[in-house]
This record gives sequence, C-alpha cells and structure tokens, in this order.
Amino acid sequence: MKQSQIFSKTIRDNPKDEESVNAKLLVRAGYVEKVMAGVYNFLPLGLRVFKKIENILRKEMNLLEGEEILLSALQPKENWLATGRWESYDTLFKFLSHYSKTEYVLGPTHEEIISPLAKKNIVSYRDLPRYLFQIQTKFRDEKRAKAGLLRGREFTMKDLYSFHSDEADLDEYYEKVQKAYEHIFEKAGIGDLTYLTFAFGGSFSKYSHEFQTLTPAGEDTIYICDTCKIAVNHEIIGEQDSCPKCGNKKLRKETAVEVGNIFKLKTKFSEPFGLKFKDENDQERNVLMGCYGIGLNRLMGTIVEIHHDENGIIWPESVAPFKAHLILIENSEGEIKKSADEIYNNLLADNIEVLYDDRDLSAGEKFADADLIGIPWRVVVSEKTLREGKLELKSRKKETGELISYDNFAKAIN
RNA sequence: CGGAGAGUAGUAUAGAGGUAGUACACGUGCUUUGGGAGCACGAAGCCCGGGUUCGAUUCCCGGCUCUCCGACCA
Repeated sequence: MKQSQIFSKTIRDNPKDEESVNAKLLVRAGYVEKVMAGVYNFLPLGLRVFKKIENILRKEMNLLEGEEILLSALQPKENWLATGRWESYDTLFKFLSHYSKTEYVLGPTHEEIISPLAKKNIVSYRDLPRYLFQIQTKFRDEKRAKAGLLRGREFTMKDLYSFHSDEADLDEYYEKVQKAYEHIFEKAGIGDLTYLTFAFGGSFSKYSHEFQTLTPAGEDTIYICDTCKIAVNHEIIGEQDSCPKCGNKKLRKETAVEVGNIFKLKTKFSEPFGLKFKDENDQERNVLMGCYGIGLNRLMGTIVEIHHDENGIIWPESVAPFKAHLILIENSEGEIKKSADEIYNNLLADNIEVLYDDRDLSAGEKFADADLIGIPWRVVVSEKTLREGKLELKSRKKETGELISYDNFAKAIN
C-alpha cells in the first residue's frame, strides 16, 4: 500500500480527549478514530491489525475443533427474562421499539442466544460434545468507558461455547482451551506478561480462570506466585491467600488487565432453556457448558500498552499491519523515486506486506511517522543507499540500521 | 452512579466583559530532501440553552460531551 493513498493521516499532537497510551498512539498513528467514549472507528491500518488478531484467534479455535458461527447482536427480551439477567445484568443495553413497543437487548454476551440454538441441534449423547465460536460485536452499557480500547461500550469478542455430556469431558476441554489461550497470548506478543489467574467461579465452580496481562493501564489487582507463574485475582484473595498450585504464601501484588477468561458454566444456562440430551441409557440429562472469551479491542490496546516507546508503537510481527515500511528519501534531482518504485514492486512480487512512504515529505517527518506507526522493519531507499547498491534495513526495536542487498534483505526479514 | 477537571479553526493551545492570536495540518507558488525543512500569500474557530450586562466566547445557572479518581464489572 502506498502511504500517499492511505485514508488516514498521522497527527502530531496528542488528542486532548485521550489519556491512555494505547488510545493516544492508536489515534495519532491513524489506526482508530473515536466516535464517543468507549466507541471507536477502525481505519484501514487499524483494521489490518484487527484482522491479524482475528486470524490468530481463528487458527487456535480451529485447532480446538471449534465451528465458526455468527449469532445475533439484536436479542429478544424473553431470553434474558428466562435467565433472570434482564434484571441482574447491570451493563445490559435495553431499548424500546418505537413502533411495536417491544423491548430488545443489544447482546453483551451470547449464552441467552446460543443455549436455545444448541437445544435445537443437541438432543442425544451422539450430538456431544460440540464446540461453537464466533467473532462478533458486543455491546455493554459501561458506567464508565475508559482507557481507550481497554474498556469500551462496543467491542468485538471472540466467544467460544462448549457443550458436554459430563464433567470429565468439560474439564478435559477446559484444559485444552487454557493451553490454546496461552498460545494465543504468546503469539500476540504478550505471553511473558500474561498470567493464568484464579478468579471467582460463580455458583457452580470453585474457580474460573482469567488471563491477566501486567500493565499499569489495567484495572485489576492480582497476586502472582513467581514459582508457578500463576496468579490469584484480588476478588478471591480472602479465601485463597496462597498459590493454588504450590501453597506459596509470598504472592506479589500487581496491576493487570484481563485479556481473556474461561469459565465452566455447567448447567447455569442449560437449565433455564431446557437444554438436555438423552444418554446411552435413555435418561434425560442437562448438557454441561463452558464459555471462553477474548476481547479483540482490549487485546489490541494491551499490545500497544506493552509494546511502545516514546516515539510510537512497536508492533510484534504477528499483528503488525505490514511487515516492512519502505521509505523513499528523494534527492534534489528527483532521481531516487524510480528505484524506490522498483523496490516496492519487488516487495509486492515477493509477497512481503509493505507500506510504501512515497509522500513528498522531509526525511525527518517520514522517520517520525514510521516510528509512530510502528511497523517492524524500516527499509530506506535514498541517494546514500543507492550509491552502495543496497537498502538500509532497521528494526523498529533498534536504534540503528544496516546496509544490505535486496536479496539478503528478503531473507533477513523472514 | 458519586467526586474532580475540561470544552476556542481539521489538530493542539493562548486570551480578554467591547467578536479572537500562535503552532502544526490544509490551499497556491517557489525553494528543499537522512530525524517532525524555509519563504510568501490564502482559507478556516469561541459546545448548547437561559441569566446578569448597553454589550457575554469570557461572569453566573442549567444541560450536553470528554478525561481522570471512586463505586460497579456473569
């Protein structure tokens, strides 16, 4: 993609309506634009990152044998009355049709939709287990949206729901999802700072598990066992004041953001919707359920919170909008562009995702924008590099670059 | 939802009871090209409603919006 053609522009000043690092950088670099508190538009650069994250998630969901579906965002009140969450779910967006005076819900989560759906397709033990996931927009009427992408009123979530005939099967799958989540956060570049965290389990389980990433931008407090590399959420520290694994009492207090959670719902939703199956002995039994969520916006914001410096974002390669940022520095005769165009076309032909800064701007401004946008590899073409018959390659993580031939360059970044 | 702060051009800000200035961005022309280039000219602005006042963008009240702290967060 040519930068002269890209829809968004970089902004030099920090926006006055954002305080969080992730929002400041993502807005300034042109990844997102704020519509209102907790609601953002995704611009071409931002959508590219979003799709990279989506694909990481989708790949892991497929490995978990998840089948992808897309559930309704607009939901009937009756389903929420059935579970009692019409009254008890405090961030529920409810609204009234002006014509029919019918009340609706904008879905904050999808147990109320997927449980009745599952009921239509799960009737026998032969239909179990089942694993269904979606990547879809959620709406939550947060009393206070905050921290840029970390807590929004509209956001995209990957939610996986599993259906089982017995607890052993649920437990086994739950463990698999836990491992898959570890892969996901590793792949997304935040594995080192992300802890499996024991949290409140609700009425059916002793614990649920959260994945908490250490960052001052987070709003949760967790207690880490450095021996086991797991943590306990402060909400249960009263009853669980030692490491659940090794019993260590010396836990380290940290601030973190919840980037994912896994939860054994058991029969919490199958009961109100009558989601049952016939077992091998013709006995009718409740289906057991698990749910597993990851918020994409929050994950994207968290990655920025973790990976940036004073000049801008430093994307992990797995989620970067492009692999290489090709920068043309023209000379007074205007004779560099031809070579830069050629290199751009070679990169495209070699299937290297490249953003080409072909704009008529000073070198300093292009470098500053490149640092802000944060593409992993910066490739400079200038009079200096052409004289040597080479390119200058610099990692966004490093201070200086090196001159390298095109052939070696393609190898170097792969 | 409670508390605090803030709303001035596309963006970021300055400012005064007498209708507004700067920087960046933008347009035109020239010049320039390795860390946010230069000159000239140009276009563009006081959140909404009420009150006080001869006069309010400025002071007061209310609203709306945003940010932060707290509460809340299956």
